[in-house]
Amino acid sequence: MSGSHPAAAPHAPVAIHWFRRDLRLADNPALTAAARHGRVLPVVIDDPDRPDEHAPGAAYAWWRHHSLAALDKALGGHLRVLRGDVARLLPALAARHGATLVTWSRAAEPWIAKRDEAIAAALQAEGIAVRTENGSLLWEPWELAGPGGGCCRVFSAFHRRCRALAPPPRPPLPAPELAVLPRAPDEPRLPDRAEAAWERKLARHWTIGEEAAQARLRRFVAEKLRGYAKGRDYPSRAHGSRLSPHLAHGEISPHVIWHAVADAAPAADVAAFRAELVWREFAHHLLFHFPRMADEPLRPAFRTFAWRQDPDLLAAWQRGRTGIPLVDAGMRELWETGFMHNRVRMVAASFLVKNLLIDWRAGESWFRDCLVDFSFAANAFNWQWVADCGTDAAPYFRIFNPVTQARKFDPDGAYIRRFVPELAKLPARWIGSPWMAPGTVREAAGLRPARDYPAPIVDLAESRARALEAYRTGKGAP
DNA sequence: GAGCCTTTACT
DNA sequence: GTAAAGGCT
Repeated sequence: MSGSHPAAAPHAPVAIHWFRRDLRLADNPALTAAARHGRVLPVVIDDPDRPDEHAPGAAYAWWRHHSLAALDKALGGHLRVLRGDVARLLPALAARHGATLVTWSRAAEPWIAKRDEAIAAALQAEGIAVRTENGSLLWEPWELAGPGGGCCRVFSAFHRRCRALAPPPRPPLPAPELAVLPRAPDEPRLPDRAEAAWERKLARHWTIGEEAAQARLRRFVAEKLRGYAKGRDYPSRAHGSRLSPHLAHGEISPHVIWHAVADAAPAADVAAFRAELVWREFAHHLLFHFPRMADEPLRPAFRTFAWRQDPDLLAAWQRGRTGIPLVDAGMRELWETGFMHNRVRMVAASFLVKNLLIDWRAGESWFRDCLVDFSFAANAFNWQWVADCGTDAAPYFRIFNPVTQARKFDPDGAYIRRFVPELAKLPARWIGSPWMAPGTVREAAGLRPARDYPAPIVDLAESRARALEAYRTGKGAP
């Protein structure tokens, strides 16, 4: 675009772009639409009465704050940050600045989409045009609906449908040339935020913002995509892209990622990585079709399943003190970094719902508070998958064995050593199951019984048998 | 409608 | 090798 673009003219029409979970300039169709309309007024609105929209958990809120800071910088410090009821604030903002268009990116969460309709109606009642775009999904849910408008219930069928029926994901848009409407002195900007100690700890593991997201993608494609199909299963090999928090906050779009990996590595690696994007897609589409997925089991039979209430066991799991090293390593990785390796998420989650028979919603809620990459869709979908109460559930007898999983996927124990340092001196053979190690081996590793590292809070074989029975009868815990 | 296929475990 | 549920083709 040239500098004489009409958008830059001082009396060009004004469009408000309401940033939500699309904290980026590139490949942001709604922002591009605003830029084409005229001068752009960028705004973020946090509604403290609606925590289910923007800041679902503490770790997510921390990331979002820094992402907003990065976005504000990219916008020359002109990002407005308002607090309150969007349906009142947006029309008032439009009236003050004479805006004739408001744009935003659609959300997959049905309760947000519903609220958006009311907001759009309030704006249109004032004569202000509204334009929403798909900024976060490769395909719209209705593009992939089956006959009758429903959604495929299992992943493999959904995946086939994506390949066979869906148009290929559109090519990404460049960042638009923006004529940003300067922020007046009385318009609030992003407030400062006192950083808690645990947040400073998180900060050591991440670089936040759109630029960082793009840099991470470039590095992933250059260094880690080759070998991804096999390597991604090993938590210590760092073959994961770690793009999930950037995606969750919309610092990068799935379209950009999808196209960036094209032909960049052997076909099997590209396909395996893209399949992960399709899993993300699947979760969002299911939430669209099953609005209660976030808090209710998709299989009705599970509504009467008796989960165990045991705050002590739950707390041991949350703090990484279960005595099962791979589970504890995962839970501590989550606490220290706001992230957990994908395979370890499955193992840690399986342990909570199967071995401890604790309600998946307790785990969902802990992850919601701790994950920097939280999304309602992915979190609820994955927990229901592990708990077997989702649409595409694992068979009930599939209970991850955290010892076998550690031997297979952390064979030298590097991952466990990193996050459970009190076990670091144990030889690889025993590091996934220290309670089975001979006393002499434990002593040599400096482990004093029940002092340095807890004994397992449940017996794995016994709790497995109990879970099989609970699931077989469908009644739940005895 | 029978076979297929699951981000598996156990013997 | 065998176990075993359920959606999909």
